[in-house]
Amino acid sequence: MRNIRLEDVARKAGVSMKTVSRVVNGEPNVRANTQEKVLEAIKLMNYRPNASARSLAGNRSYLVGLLYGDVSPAYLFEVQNGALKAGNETHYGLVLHPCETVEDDVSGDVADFLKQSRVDGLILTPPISDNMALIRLLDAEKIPYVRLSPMDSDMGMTVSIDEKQAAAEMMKHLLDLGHRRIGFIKGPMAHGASRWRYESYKASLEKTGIIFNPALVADGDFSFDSGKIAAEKLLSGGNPPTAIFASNDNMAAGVIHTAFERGLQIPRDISIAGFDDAPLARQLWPSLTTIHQPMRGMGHMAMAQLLTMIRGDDCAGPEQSILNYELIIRASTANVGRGQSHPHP
Amino acid sequence: MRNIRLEDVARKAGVSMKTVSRVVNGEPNVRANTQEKVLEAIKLMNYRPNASARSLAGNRSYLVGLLYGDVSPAYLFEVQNGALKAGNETHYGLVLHPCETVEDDVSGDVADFLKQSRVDGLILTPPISDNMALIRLLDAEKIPYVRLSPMDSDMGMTVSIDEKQAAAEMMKHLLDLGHRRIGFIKGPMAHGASRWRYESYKASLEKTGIIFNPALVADGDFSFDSGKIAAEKLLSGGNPPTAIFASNDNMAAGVIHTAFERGLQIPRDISIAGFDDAPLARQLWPSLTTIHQPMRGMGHMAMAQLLTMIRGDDCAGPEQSILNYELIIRASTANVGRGQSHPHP
DNA sequence: ACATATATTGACAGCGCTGTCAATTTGTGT
DNA sequence: ACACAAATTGACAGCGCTGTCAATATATGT
Repeated sequence: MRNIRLEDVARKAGVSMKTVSRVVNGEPNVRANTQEKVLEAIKLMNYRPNASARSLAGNRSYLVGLLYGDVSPAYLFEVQNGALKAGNETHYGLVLHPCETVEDDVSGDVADFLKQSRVDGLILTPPISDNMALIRLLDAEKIPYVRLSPMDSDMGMTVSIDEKQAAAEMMKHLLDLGHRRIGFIKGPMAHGASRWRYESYKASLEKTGIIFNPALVADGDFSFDSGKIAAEKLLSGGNPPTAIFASNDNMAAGVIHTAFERGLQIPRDISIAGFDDAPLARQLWPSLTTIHQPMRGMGHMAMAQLLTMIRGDDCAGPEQSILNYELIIRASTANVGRGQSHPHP
Repeated sequence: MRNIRLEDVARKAGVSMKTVSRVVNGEPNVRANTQEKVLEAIKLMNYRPNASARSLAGNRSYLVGLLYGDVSPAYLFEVQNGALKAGNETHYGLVLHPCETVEDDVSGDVADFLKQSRVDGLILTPPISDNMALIRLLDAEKIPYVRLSPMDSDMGMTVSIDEKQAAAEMMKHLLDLGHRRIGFIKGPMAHGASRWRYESYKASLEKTGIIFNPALVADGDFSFDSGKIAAEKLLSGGNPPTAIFASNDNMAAGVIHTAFERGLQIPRDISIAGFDDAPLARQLWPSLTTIHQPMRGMGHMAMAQLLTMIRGDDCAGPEQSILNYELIIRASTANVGRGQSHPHP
C-alpha cells in the first residue's frame, strides 16, 4: 500500500498541493475555511509529510544535531530528552553525533557530519561548546548553533545557569555550617563550568576573609576515579579540610568512597558537596548535597532557541538564557565538628 | 558556495552519474580502474552524498530508530553509543524516539514516527521489546527490527545475554558464601529480563534444596525508590535475609541506602547484589557485586544485525545473539555472618 | 462603480539521487 | 574469426515536496 502523499490530500480537499503544503507548514495567507478543509482531509487520510522529500525540496532537514564528547550518561540523557521534547512540538528530530574530543580535529569530523546529515542546527554540549575552531567553522558556514554552559557567553546563543552564583551559594552553605577549611576539587579546565566554579570558590573564600590555600585544591576531570585520587590527596595532609566541595557529583561520589575507605564518617567527620544533582546524588549514602542543574530544561531551551533561530529567517540576535539552579541540601553536609545537623533522609 | 553533487563528480571522473552512484553505494559491476578514478574524484572534491536525496530516490532513509521507554540513562547511553558506532561504519544514523510506555497506544505513536522519519529499521529496548501490538505492526509493515532482552526470543532478531544463567551464577556466588536466606527484589514483570531473573532465583533455590519463601521476595520496578521500599519490607520481618539479590543496580542502591539507615553494615550484616553493572555499581560504597551486562556491545550488535538484515534483501532468517555477561564481585557481598571476606576495594 | 492594493491560490520546475532498462564493452567457447 | 553470454556503463524518469511567480479573488479608497 502506497503512502499518502500531498497530492492525495490536495485532491481530497479540492485544493492545490501548494495550499496543502502551506497548511502543513503553518505558512500564512491561507483562508480560515480553506485551512479547515485541508486539516480535515489530512486527518481523514492520516497524512504525514515525507521528511526526505521535504528536506530535499526545501533544502533543510528538519533535524538538529546534538554534538557530545566526554559527558556523563545522565547529563546526555536529560539534555537529549529535553531537546527531543522541544523538537517534537514542531516535528524536528534529533540526530546524535559523538565527537572524539581527544583528537583535535573535531571540526573536520563535524564538517563531514554536517554535509551528510544536513542538520539545520547544532546543540553543543561542553566541552565542545568551547571549541573555538568549531565555532569559527559554524559561523563561516552560517549553521545556527546553541552552546550549553560555555566558558564565555558573549557570542551566539547560549544556555546555562549562573555557575558562579550557584557555586557561591554552595560555599555559603558550607561556610554557614561553620566550615573554614574547605577543600575544592577542580573539573577539567577545558570546561567553562569548571572554571566558573573554581573562580567562585576562590571568590567566596576571599569575601569571607579566608586565605586561599592551594593545598586544599586538587585537580580532577569530572570522573569518579579522579575524585577518589583527589580525595586521597586532600585527606592525606596533616590538617585535612572539614568539608570538600567537588565540582561535580561523580567526583563527590569518589570522595565519599575514599572517605569511607579511610574510616571517616560523613558528615560527622567531613562534609561533602557536589554539583549537578545527577541521579546518583540521591542514591548515594549519605545522599549528596549538591546544586541542581536543570539539565532537561537546558536541553529543551537549547532546542527551542535553535528553532526560533532556524525558523525566523533573520536571527533575533544573540541571546543568552540563564536558567535557575537550586541548592539541594541532603545528608552529606553538616555543621563542622559536630555532624548530624541534618538527619539522614 | 553550492555543494558538490553526484553530477560534478561524474563529470570530473569522466563517467556517468549512475556509475558514481554505484561506487558510492558499493554496488557490484564496476571495473576496478573505473572505481579508482571515481574514488579519486570523490576524494578530490570532498564529495558527500546528500542524505535526503538518497532517501527520497531510494525509498530508504539510512536511518535507524531507537525506541525507548522507561530505561535508565546509563543503559540508554551505552546502547545508543554502541549502535551509533556500528552504524557509523556504514553511514547509518540513529534517530531517537522516546515512547510513553504509560499509554497503551505505543503502536500508533510509533506508526506516526515511522511514516515521518522513514527509518529503515528499529531497535527496541525493553520493555517495548515485548509489546506485542507493536511487533505485529512491524511485522505487517515489514519493518526490520531487533529486540533487546525480550521475554521470548522465538521470533525475529534479538540480542540478549543468558539472563537465567547469569542470575544463576549470582545465586551460586551468594550460596557459595554460605547464604541460605536470600531475599530477592523483582523487577517490573513487563520486562522479560525481570522474569528470567526471578525464575532463575527460584530455580537456584530449588536446585540447592532450599524451600522458596515468598516472604523473602519483594516487588520492585527497577527504580531506586522501589528498591528502598522493597528493602524496608524485607528487613522488617523477624528473620531478615542475610543477602538480598536485587534485579538491577538501581534497586540494589536503594537497598544499600535503607540498610545504612537501619544501621546495618554491609557486607558484615547483610550482603547485597545487583544486576547490570551500571556506572553506579562501582561508585556506591561499598561497591556493588553485580552482573556485568555488555550494554554497549548489545547496542552495537543490534545495529549490526539490523544492517545486515536491511542490506541483504532476503532476510538471513531470524537470529538470536547471546552475548557474554560477567559476574563482577565487589565489596557488597561476603561470607554469611562473618563479613569482610573481600577487602574493600 | 471603478481602479488599485492586497490577500489567497495554483502551475510547474527542480532539489540530488536511485531504479529501470537499454546500450555498449568485454569475455568465452568453438 | 564468429556467435553468444556476461559484465559494465549510461540515459532518463521520477521519488514527494517546496520555491517561484503568475493568476485569481477579495478588500479598500475615491
